[in-house]
Amino acid sequence: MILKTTINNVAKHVNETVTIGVWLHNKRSSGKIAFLQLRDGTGFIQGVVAKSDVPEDVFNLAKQLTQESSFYVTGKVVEDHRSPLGYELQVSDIDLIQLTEDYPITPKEHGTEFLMDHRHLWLRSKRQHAIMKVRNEIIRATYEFFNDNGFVKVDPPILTAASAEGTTELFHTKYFDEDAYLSQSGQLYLEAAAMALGRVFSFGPTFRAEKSKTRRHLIEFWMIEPEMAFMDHEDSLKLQEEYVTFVVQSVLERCKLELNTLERDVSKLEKVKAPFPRITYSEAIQFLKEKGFDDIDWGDDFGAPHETAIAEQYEKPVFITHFPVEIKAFYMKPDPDNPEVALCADLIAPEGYGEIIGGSERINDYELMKERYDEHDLHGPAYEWYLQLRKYGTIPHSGFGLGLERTVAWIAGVEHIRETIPFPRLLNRLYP
RNA sequence: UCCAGCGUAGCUCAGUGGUAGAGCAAUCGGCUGUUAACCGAUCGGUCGCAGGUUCGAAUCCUGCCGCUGGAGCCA
Repeated sequence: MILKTTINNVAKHVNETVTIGVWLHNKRSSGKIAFLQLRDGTGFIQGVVAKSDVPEDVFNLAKQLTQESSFYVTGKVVEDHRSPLGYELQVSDIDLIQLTEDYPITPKEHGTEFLMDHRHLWLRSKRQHAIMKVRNEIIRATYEFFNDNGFVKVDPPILTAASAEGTTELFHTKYFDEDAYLSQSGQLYLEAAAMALGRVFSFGPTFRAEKSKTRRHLIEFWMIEPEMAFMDHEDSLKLQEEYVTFVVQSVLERCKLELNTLERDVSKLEKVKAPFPRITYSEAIQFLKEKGFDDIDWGDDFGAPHETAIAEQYEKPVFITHFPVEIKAFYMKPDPDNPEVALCADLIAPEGYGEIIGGSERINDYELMKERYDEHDLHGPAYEWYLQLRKYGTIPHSGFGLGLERTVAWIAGVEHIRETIPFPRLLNRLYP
C-alpha cells in the first residue's frame, strides 16, 4: 500500500515511496529526462522522471504534461540540496486526472490588468501562494495573541443604519423599506460588547466607497478591532506594540520559506520589537516643516508623503500621538492636559507602507459625549443606543483598528495592496 | 473628481508618414540535472473605437472608451 501525503510533509518520508495529488506548475525536459515542477497547495516540489527508470508510457506521459495539468504522482522522496525545499521526488508513476490546454498565465511576464482579470488563476503562482500563507499566519497569530490575553471575539453587524464618521464614503443599500449601509467599522458595537465582556476583538470585512486609486487602498478590506474596558490610552499603546511585535515575530518564525520566496529582507522585520518610538502630532508637524514641507500646518491631516517622511526616520513602526481633536473622530477623548488634542495614535509602518493602526481612548463622560452629538448632528435611534453606554456604568476604555491588508503588504514586502487579499475589490474592479 | 502615462499577435513589447515586427506561449522535432532551461522549424494581426488631415495613417489631429500610477480621502 502506497502512502498518500502532501508536499509539506515529504520530510517525514525520505526514501519512502509516496503518492501526492498535484498540478504541474512548470516543466523542463530533454530527450531522456524530465523535470516536473509540482504544486499541491501545501507547497512546491520538483519531480524527476528519468526515461531509464520508468515504463515508456509513463515517460511519454510526463513529456506530454502541460502547465496546470492535474494528476496523482507516485515516487520516492530523496534528499537533494539543490532544491529550496531540500527534497525532490523520483517519479515512478503518473495517474492523470486532466490534461490542461491553453493555461493563460505563462511563466513569463504579464501586465497588471491581465493578471487581475485572471486573479482566480494567478492565486496559484508561487508568489501569490506565499503572500496568502503570510496573510493566514498574521490572522492565526492575531487569534492566538488575543485569546492568550483574555479577549473574547465578537462579531459586529455588517449591515448598519449609520456610521461613526459621516456618510459620504459608505456603501448604500436598502434594508427592506429602510436605508442601510455596509459597515465601515465595528467600533461602536465593540464598545458596547466591551461593556459586557471586558476585552473584545473583532475580525471582519469593512467597506469604504472612497474613490481612492492608490497602492494602499481597497474598497473592501479586513480589519482587526480590539476594544478594552478599563484601559487608558497609554495601556492601549503598550498592547498595540506587543501585538504587532507578536505578529511580526510569528511570521518570521513560521513563514521562512514564504518570506524567502518573496525575497523579503527579514533583517528589517527582526528589528520590529516593542517598545516602538512615539512622537506627538505637534512634533511631527515641526519635523516636517524643518524638512522643508511647506504644504502642511498645525491642524491639517498628514498626506502620504508626510507619513512616509516621518516613518523613514525609524527602523520600527512609529506612533504619532495627540492629533488635533477637529481632524479626528467625534468619540475620541480630549487630552485633559491640552483639550485641543485627542488621546489617540496612528501607527505608521516602516519602509513607506503607511498607516496600519488608528486608535484612541474613548470619551466616557456623558455630558461631553452629548456635546459632541450636538456638534456633529447625530440624532435618532441609530445613535442613541451608543450614547446610553455613557449613561449606564461608564468607564475609561480604549481601542484600535488594524488594517489587515496593509499589514500583510508591509510584513510580506509587497508593493501593492491588491496582492494581499485573495479577490481584491478595487475602484473599477468587482470581478473576478 | 483632478493630474500624468499607456492601449500593436494568447502574453510582454519594438515600430513616430511609405510591404505589420521581436521574444515568450502554442504545435512539430532535437537534447540525461534542468531552475522563467536551451537549439531548429511552424503557426499567429479589426494596430482600443469613431471621425478627420493626407496620394498614402499603427504613426499626425479631435472626441469617446479602457487600463496604469499619483493626488485628495482613508486603514
